[in-house]
Amino acid sequence: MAEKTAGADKRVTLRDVARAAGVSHQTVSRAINGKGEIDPETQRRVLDVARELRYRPSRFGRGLVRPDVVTIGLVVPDVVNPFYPEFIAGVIEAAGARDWQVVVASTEGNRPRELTLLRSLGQQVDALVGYFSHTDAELEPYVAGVPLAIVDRAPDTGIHAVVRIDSEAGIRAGLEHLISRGHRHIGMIDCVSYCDPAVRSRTFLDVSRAHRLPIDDNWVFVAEESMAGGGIAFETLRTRHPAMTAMIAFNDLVAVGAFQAARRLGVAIPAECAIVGFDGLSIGELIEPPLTTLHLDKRRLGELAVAQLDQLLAGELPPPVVLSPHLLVRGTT
Amino acid sequence: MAEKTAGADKRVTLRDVARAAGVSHQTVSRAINGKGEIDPETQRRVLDVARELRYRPSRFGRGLVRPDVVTIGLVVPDVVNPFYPEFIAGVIEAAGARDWQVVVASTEGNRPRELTLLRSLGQQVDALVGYFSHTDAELEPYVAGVPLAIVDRAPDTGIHAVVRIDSEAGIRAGLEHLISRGHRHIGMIDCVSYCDPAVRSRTFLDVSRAHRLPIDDNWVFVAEESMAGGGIAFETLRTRHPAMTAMIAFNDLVAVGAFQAARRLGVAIPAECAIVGFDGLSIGELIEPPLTTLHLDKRRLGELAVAQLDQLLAGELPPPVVLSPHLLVRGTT
DNA sequence: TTGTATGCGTTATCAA
DNA sequence: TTGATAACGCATACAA
Repeated sequence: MAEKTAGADKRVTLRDVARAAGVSHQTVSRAINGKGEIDPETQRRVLDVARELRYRPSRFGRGLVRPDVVTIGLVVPDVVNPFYPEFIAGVIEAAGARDWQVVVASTEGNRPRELTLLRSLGQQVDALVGYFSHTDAELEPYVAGVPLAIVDRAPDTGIHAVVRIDSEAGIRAGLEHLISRGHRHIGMIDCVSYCDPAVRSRTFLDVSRAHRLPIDDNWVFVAEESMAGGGIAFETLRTRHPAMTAMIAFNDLVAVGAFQAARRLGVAIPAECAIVGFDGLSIGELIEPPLTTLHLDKRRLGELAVAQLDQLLAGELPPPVVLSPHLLVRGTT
Repeated sequence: MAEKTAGADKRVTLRDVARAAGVSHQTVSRAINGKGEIDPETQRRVLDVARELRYRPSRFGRGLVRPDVVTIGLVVPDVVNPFYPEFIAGVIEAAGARDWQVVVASTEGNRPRELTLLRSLGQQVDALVGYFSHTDAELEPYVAGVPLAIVDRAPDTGIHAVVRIDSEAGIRAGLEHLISRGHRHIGMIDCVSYCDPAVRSRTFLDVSRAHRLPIDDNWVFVAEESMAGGGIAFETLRTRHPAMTAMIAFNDLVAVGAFQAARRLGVAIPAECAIVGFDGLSIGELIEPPLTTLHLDKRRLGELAVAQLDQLLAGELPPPVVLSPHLLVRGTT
């Protein structure tokens, strides 16, 4: 009588089912896992009891005896920024192909949070992949021992796997494209970025100098990574440099934001100001004319990151791999 | 000498570290978990050995002893379709607030795959949430016993938690908005959808009839859920009904696709054809004029789903909860 | 076909 | 402060 009411809140185990079904817990295991060696009749009975008791195998108990299933943690700054879904999709797909599971977490661009997240997540998964804004030294106390694949950050101590994006080549290609169209007064919208903040604007200025463009630091504006940020950047740069006839943005989000601002201000694109974006997001196809951009295969980026992790998990540290953007000329230049 | 080379591929355990450090495995546990009751000197030594041996605690061993960490599985048809990232963000955020982890998986719109995915994922998590295209009966063999929160599907057997979207109210509001602007020849772009395929077009036709619009089945076109699909729908409906002056789409993706097609064909929006979308995606703001739409709080949708799961995990089946869209009048009507 | 005994890696209890 | 011992829930030899 007190056998059903008891239970309180404890988990139902294999043994509970066994007791209720009047068999050994071993028989229950066999029934649940459907490996022959069991009388169909007993199996049916056991299964019924199991359902009755709402029995669910513990993934921990199971994982302990056959540690097969690999789980990786995926960390991104933001799930909604349209850059990341494609990257995430690439990771999930590549992981799925290996029968891995992916725990997704977002730092919301919060650096301290990134660290605590890494610590807790790192304890629950076999490896971590994603965008990390800290140096290896800063990361170390939080992810000690956890295999790490870092995306879009220059190799640091060289102890982690790395997938780099050749933004330098991208900026160069975009800039030279604009120059070849006769532009000489070119602005750049950079973004606040945790990693390698200087490399992009440095490349921009280096290439400009090499082509003897009349440009200096003042032609670079660091915007918040959003459409609104792009709008502000456009207005600011245009006010600062009325002679500006073109601009290159570090991502499509701000590029589109700049485009919208231009439209609002009655500035014709590309006639009065050409725009080159970066990333190749599909939002670039929605504006009219569509955005010229440095297209990056974000899905591939995710696949590469997983591949790096795969090698890491296999015990070998792979050399950094680099993914390059390619120029996609559309309507805004 | 053979002590380091041995290792083969086995996992390093607490006991391995203990042996190497010349202490009991219990002491190692204490050192790792940093709970006092240990000589700082021993702790340091043990920690050193642990690092040396690249020891990592097993989440299974740990989970077995204190099953605290909750992990839920999130299933969506597609990660890239701009509807889902916001929903996913809502789920991840609400889960994070409860210190839950989220394993994200995508069915890629593949129904058989959905089932196998559900089975394997269901074994690894404490509960599942997301978009499921099958009936409860079809689901049963694959997710038996797993707490389920189903989004955007009418309650079926009533054994699972459910978050519904009141698309009926949405369609009605959109349609009446168009009617109030004087439109009478209105087309509808529906989408192939697993769940409740009929409810939307039925509502559309019911409301049309109530207002005595000259409309029948032929004014409904079922499109593929993509911009291209929306384009085809626009062309088809317009050819079929030259008198059409407005249309309502079941989601912004196809609505924007229709808009682009209109532009390509030289049809002025909204002058020659008004368009109402559904979902309130940010892509609707990129076109000019911006899309009038039935805005849905997708982030909230995710939060509600997690809340439902929370109750389910607490042992009680919550009543279905409904989320309603609201009309956002912008430029295309 | 079924049951018994053992071990997986960890933490908790309690005695030393 | 440390160590022996006992769980935790499951699967797998091996014996019955």
